[in-house]
Amino acid sequence: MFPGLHAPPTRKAAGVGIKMVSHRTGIALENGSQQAMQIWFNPASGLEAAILATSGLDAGFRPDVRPADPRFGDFQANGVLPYAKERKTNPRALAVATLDKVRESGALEGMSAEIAGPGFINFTLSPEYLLRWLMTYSDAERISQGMAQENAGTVVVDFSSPNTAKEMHVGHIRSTVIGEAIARLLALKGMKALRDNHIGDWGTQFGMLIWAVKSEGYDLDNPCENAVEELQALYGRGYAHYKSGDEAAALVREELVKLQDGDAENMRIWRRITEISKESFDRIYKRLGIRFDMTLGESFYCDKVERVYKELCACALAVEDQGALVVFHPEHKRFATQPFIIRKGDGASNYASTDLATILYRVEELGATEIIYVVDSRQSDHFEQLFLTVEKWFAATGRPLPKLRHVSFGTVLGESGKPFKTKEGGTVKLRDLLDEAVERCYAMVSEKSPELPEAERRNIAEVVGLGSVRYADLSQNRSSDYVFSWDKMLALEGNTAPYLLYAVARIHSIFRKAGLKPGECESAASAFESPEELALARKLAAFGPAMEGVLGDLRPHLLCSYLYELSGAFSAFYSANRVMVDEEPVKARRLLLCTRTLAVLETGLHLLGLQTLERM
RNA sequence: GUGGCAGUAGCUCAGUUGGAUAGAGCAGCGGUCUUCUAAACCGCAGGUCCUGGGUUCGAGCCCCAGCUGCCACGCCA
Repeated sequence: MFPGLHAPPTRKAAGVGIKMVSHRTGIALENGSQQAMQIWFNPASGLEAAILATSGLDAGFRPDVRPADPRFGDFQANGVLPYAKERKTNPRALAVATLDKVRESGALEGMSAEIAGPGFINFTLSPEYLLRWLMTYSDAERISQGMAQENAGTVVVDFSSPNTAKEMHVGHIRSTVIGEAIARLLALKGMKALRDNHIGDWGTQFGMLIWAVKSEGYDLDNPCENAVEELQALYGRGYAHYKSGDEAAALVREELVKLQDGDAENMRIWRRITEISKESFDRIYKRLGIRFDMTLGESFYCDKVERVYKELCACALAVEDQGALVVFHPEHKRFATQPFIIRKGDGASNYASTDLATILYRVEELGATEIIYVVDSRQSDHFEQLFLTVEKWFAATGRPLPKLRHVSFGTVLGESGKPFKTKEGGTVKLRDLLDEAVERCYAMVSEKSPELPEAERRNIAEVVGLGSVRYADLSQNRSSDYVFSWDKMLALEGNTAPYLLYAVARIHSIFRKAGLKPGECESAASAFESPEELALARKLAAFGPAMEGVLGDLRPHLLCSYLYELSGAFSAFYSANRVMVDEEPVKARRLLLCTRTLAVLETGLHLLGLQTLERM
């Protein structure tokens, strides 16, 4: 552990300034000839629209343009095949005819196109087109302009959601990190993204906590340095007492009832516990650069569940069953008999009650058109039942139904393949995990770059360490479990944060050595020639299609894959092509590639919640 | 029992929702620094896509049946 490690570094603005135009909007440039060259931000969707407009085929035709295997070109349109199959015509002949029509329209200026195989249409962007693309989408702002939609709506992102009186542990990392990335991605798309931390601050655990606080005379107003640890221990002793016999259990339950009835002393204790917990959460969030627009936990909804019970009973969705109030879904194979319990037999609310009240609040008070829950996949039954219930409830009451999405994710496993635990078998505290990541990185940077001042090495360690933990999580398909491995996440090789951050630092270094700023000295650029230049330019122009995949199903790992490939293309270019050469047009175009690679890498990494460095 | 998710190179994983010869990284082997950060780059090798049927011009992807593993299923969240 190093002194001063807890001081958070100054953060750059993590979001990206955005003004939006449709991604289908291209920018037309004079080509020097009579034809104008369309420079689409996303050439795939640009081609899609152009082919659709000029093909002359029936309404059922979808060109299906996608990035192609580099052997065949930059993009390929596959849509002719299924179309021809349905109409029982020759696909290859149809592809030829379609391509002729598109070509006549002039939309393919700046690229070559040819038919291959049974009827694929392959498109290859010319070096001139690539150069103009890079000239047009010249910085992070203009790049992000290509992506947004107007009036995309208001989305509430419900993520992180720790329980009060407990320390955040490794189980919270995925929701926190993925949720933050998704909020940033949706904001980029033009949505009003509201981050809501739905903390667990109400429920049966408070009976035990309050009992323990009182019986031990614990002074909540003068907590020790790590008060949450104390709270967790108090809870443990309260729980043990609760389990020790009927009389003890009754005493504990009594404290809970008093709290729920608004008893002043118990409310005071509850409030202090919540404050102490929030301070602990905030230290983690501050370190990770995460800020919530609201923290409306379960307690916020305790006076809002009555209305839900009434409405659901009024529209006959909820029924009494074995003393509890439940919802069945007769049309569903399992939920016809597996109840959705919205009020417990003892009359108390639960997770389902507050989730229902929360949706109502988000729609009525926050104007949500979409709600996203970043919650682990074990709760998929709960969300399926919740969403089914809301659909019917809102239909019955004539409310607009928001889009409801459960963005689920798998468990973090240790290298044994079992859920990640400490050597002693306890839960791993998130604070300790982050400390260890930074500590390991400090050792690495001190070994690799001992010449840097210590303060800078500390900052590098913080950025790389935290970034590595986040990136390791985000770079994996969120739906599967993932194996936590220090060695893999901190490696310089492979799809890791250090590799990407190193690429960023190297680009900054080029400009530093040349005495230039990114964006300078590139106007004289000539068209790309070397295979490495062309491969890098192509990769840059493929940013739009990559982002489309990321946003479609909210899969940040696709952005990671793209950034990794881009970094790889840059490293290959950098090794094979010297940037600071004498010939001006060559130097200019290589500086252009450096500038654009930097802009895309930094934009992408900031979207994922990582900071970037100028040196490492 | 019902349902969900998964099974791809020795290991960890991608695979753009049905497209062309299934891709990376580790680990293994072999190369590249007097030149902008070698924390890098280039190359070689590595496959019964769990099994068996089916759908069609085309299947790792879709359908059916099995096998294996993880998870969820009445008063926790």
